[in-house]
Amino acid sequence: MTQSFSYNENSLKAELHQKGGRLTPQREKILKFFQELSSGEHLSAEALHLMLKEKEAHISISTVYRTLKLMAQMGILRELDLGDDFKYYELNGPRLTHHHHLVCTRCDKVIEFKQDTVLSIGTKITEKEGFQLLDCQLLIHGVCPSCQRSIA
Amino acid sequence: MTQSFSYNENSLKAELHQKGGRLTPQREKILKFFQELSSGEHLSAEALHLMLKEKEAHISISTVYRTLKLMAQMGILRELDLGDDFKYYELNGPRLTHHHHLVCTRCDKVIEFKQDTVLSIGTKITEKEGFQLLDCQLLIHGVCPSCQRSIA
DNA sequence: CAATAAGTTGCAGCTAATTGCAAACAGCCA
DNA sequence: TGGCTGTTTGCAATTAGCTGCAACTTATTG
Repeated sequence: MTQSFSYNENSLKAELHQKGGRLTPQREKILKFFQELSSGEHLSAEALHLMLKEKEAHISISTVYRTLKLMAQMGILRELDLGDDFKYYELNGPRLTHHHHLVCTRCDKVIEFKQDTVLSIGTKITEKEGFQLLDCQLLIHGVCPSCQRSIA
Repeated sequence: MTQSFSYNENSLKAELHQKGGRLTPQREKILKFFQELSSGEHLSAEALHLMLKEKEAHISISTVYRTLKLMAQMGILRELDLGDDFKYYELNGPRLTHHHHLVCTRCDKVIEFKQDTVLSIGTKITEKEGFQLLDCQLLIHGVCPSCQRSIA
């Protein structure tokens, strides 16, 4: 995770290549798309697919799914399960933009928050277990103020 | 989350009832099943469905899915997305058994670890935002030692 | 620069999970 | 107790996401 935020065409190409993979036009377009989003914004696969189509960059939905999985596995993207029907993806940025999610289980409202301690904990655990750190996310579930009022 | 570990038939019935819900035989069986598992063990919906069938407690798969969602929404169960094809559920226990997950993105190996700081962070954030805390999980992705050796 | 080897794409088909709906059931009140 | 109201169940159908395979593209080698 240490340098994932700095991915560009060349470094990605190099890393893929090292693993016997390739930087295809489809993969490049998808990476660029995320880099042009304001940081912290997360997208579902379907939404990304649609937005690419609108930009006249048609990429089949299975390639979109596969590319998102691949980039999450490389640590370039974070895969988020926020409790609704979709999986969301966002750029896995540097410490500066690294954040976490608080989700209301009733209305699915999402609040992002920063907490540098979490990344430190993640680093410590992965070092202890000999893992190479890719991502580290704190997911908090709760009931938001307005849902507390309307249900309880 | 403060007292979810102590759920029994009566307290669950009371809480469901308060919300206009019911403690049906199906829900009761599923709760009991989790309480009889050794703590920390997580199950997929399909696996639970099968195990219930073997215990001659047939509950339709859609009811299993719905009950798991419901109990996760109530904070009784935790819903885990560990990166493979399934969602897993486990009892949301007291601080003593509260733990987190480190997952290898190559081989899906899961390592559980404890870190009390995380729950403190979760409590602080939810208080600040006025949420009622239900669950708090730190999910770390990385590459395990043996996958580092076999791929890089 | 042609031939071969290896990875990727897109389609079609598949799996896990969700949802609409009618039937069944539990709680409540007369 | 019997009827009314609202919840839950189970089935069938749907959706998001994943995968096998043949065609295609990119990289490597002679």
